[in-house]
Amino acid sequence: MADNYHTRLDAAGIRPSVQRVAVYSYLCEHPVHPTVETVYAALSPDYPTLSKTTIYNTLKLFEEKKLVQTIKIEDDKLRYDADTSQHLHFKCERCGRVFDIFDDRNLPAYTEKCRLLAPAGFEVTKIQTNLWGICADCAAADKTADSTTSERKG
Amino acid sequence: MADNYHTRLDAAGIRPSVQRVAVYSYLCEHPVHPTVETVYAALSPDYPTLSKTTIYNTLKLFEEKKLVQTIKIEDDKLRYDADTSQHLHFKCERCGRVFDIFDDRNLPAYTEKCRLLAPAGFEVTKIQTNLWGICADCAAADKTADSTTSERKG
DNA sequence: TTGTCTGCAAAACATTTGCATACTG
DNA sequence: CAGTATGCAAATGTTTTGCAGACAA
Repeated sequence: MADNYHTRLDAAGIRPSVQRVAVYSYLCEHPVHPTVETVYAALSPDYPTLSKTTIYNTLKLFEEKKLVQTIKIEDDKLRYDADTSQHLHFKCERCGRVFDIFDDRNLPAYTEKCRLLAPAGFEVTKIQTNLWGICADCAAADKTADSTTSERKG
Repeated sequence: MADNYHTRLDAAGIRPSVQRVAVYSYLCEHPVHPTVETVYAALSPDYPTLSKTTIYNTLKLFEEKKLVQTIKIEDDKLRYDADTSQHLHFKCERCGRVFDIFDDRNLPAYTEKCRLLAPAGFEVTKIQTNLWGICADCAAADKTADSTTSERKG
């Protein structure tokens, strides 16, 4: 398991230091699209000397080596995803969580559609689709609140 | 012309101050997805007392009132677009320009596809698709360079 | 005149950089 | 040993906030 991460870093041409394996394994085992801050907060207790700079260095390196992708779904900070396969992201504007959207039946058609939309002569190397709205949990909570109180959403 | 912007702000419930009309008209007449910095640099000579804070205030207000959209295609800063109709954006990683992608034939199908991908119970309020790569101009420049010199792209 | 808008200055964050120390092959 | 990685501190860049003066209905 742990050695698997080690091996994947090696295969990507990344020297698997303790810190790098820690960051990569965290990303793989916590597919919640964490920010630098989140990764740091999670690993810091186990690695007291770990610095935020190293998280930045490491994640930037991972992205260059195509081991992770950055998700540009917030106004300010970046999020990171160790799953580099084609999928969409949905950010709930109520609870702030970012969800993955996989759909094996529709995704190939969707991706093809996107590529077709690029003008002639343009070379597309990366596509990212983000959705915003209210997730199922928050929508359900809204409905409950509506029926028990006279509150209304703005 | 100028009065038209004034009217559109009014219609959106935004008091059309000199600064706001200036920012909105700049955005409409320069559909290059400018950053705050770009808008400020462009308007500053004509409005010497204009402050960056006002640009921030104004653009945030415009977004809240759905008069403009923010484009999250850079790692750090936001870009703004006065065209809120459904279209894609393409960022050239060579020259840094952000292009619009309109395609009346494919766009409705693409949008519908995106909405279908959202899980049941999720309310989608906004969709944004970004593409990265090399634009036609830069790709052509690369080709020219390749044939006249022995240079190779990394 | 009352509430809103503007803009300066300072603060708040996220991210990057410089550099000395600590690893590691 | 030599080259790379780490991490502290400082710098940078973007965006936000506090607040006083200016403006407009």
